[in-house]
Amino acid sequence: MTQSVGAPVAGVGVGMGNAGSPKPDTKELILDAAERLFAEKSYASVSLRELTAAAGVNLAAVNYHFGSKDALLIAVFRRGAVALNKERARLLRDAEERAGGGTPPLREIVEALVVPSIRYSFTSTRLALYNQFVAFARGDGPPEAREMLDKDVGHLQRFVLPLARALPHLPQQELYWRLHFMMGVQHSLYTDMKRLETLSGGQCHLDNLDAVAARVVDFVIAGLEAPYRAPGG
Amino acid sequence: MTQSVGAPVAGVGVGMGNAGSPKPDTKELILDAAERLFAEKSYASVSLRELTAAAGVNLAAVNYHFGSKDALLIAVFRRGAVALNKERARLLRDAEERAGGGTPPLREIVEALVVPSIRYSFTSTRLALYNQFVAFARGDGPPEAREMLDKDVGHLQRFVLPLARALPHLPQQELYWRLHFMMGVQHSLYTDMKRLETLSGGQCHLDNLDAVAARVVDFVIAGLEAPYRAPGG
DNA sequence: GTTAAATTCAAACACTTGTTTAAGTCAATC
DNA sequence: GATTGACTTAAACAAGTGTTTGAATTTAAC
Repeated sequence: MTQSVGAPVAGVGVGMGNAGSPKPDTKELILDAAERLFAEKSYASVSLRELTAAAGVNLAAVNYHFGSKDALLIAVFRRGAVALNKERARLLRDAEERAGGGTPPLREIVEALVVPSIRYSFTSTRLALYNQFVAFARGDGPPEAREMLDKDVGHLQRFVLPLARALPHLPQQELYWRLHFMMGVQHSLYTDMKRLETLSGGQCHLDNLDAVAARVVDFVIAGLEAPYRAPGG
Repeated sequence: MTQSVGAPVAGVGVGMGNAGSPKPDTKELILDAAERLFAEKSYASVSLRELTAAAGVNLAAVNYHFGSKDALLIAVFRRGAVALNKERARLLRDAEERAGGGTPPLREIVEALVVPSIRYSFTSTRLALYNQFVAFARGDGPPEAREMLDKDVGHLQRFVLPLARALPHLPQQELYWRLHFMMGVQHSLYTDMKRLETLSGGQCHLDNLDAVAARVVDFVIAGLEAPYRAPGG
């Protein structure tokens, strides 16, 4: 708010479209390091000195390019959420086109929702900070963080109607619950893999993407298709 | 390590069994406040000044009674984990006795595992710090924290054999995965309820314990019983 | 009622935190 | 080649951190 000189703070750059990467951009170096460290440790426990050292940039670079540590966290989360939701939307659209205006098979809807995040859990730690971001947004975080979470729910909303059509035996309220459980299952892939590894004595890892995706989808579809029992019945 | 006077640090008290609570014990006041604040915000973002103020005790009380802030977090997690695992073990034992040495019904095994944590998600925020504790233990946390997580997995191991007997169509590796997914579903009850509420437009809450438990158990049982497809088949 | 231990308290400690500043560097423009 | 603006740098800043101290107070035992 008391910025004196022309710092970008949250701008998109001066004009260069940033296509290709001719040299390691400081901004992205910071985002990458932050994504990794915030996920491995936690937002509050990673100092800007540790973070900038890991990124190989100067301490002041974070405040210069993002404005504050809080704004950096939001930027990290935004970058991940945008990429994830874009891929989910694309897969869902493809499935709907294949169905020719009709209702896509349940399996394809579920895959559109869970496969992108499974893919990310193989290639990056991007998603592991979701829970931390939730805590941050609901705690001392700025309102902008809360709005981002709401927007994320909005993208999820896109899946409600297709799911409802594919699961006509479920009242809408029950559908919301089961969609929520479904998200919980895929969360288990990047919040707790260490537990699965020790539980299984090292038998189970994130090794084969297709195999893991099939496991998740089979489990989730069975849960979604479970017969509905009216409460108190 | 350089303790000069006789501070308890991690002792169980001088001899009074602490049965009943004649007056608010400082130690438990701290544990209660820490449990709530660590879960709502995060371990690293809650200062001891904020915490002790919320608990209504002196700043130095944490270091006097627990030794350090890290040791306090461990104590909080231990208290919750012990209570939870004790109740789970009791329910499983009851189910096994009802089965008279045979294999209890799948539903009762699942209920023994998930109902206690669902109950806690109604009455306290105790479990919401699980993910945070995992991050802490795997990050800068002391080895004692890691051992606690391993012990927690040990209690989970207790359920593997009964589940395997109730689900004879599953290879053991697949069983581990599905048990892991099952934990993910119940995690969704205390890490992300806000998302479910906004997603459903306020229709879904944690209102009725039995109804929620039934939903979770139905979903999970269907997932566990899903037919097994050999990978690549 | 005295003694001794356990606990509480306010104050200070050494240190780290996120942030800011002002001088410096570098590349491009005219 | 001077000028402008974007960016980097090292140093400093004020505020907050977990922890320690030593005296005051409470508690229990004899």
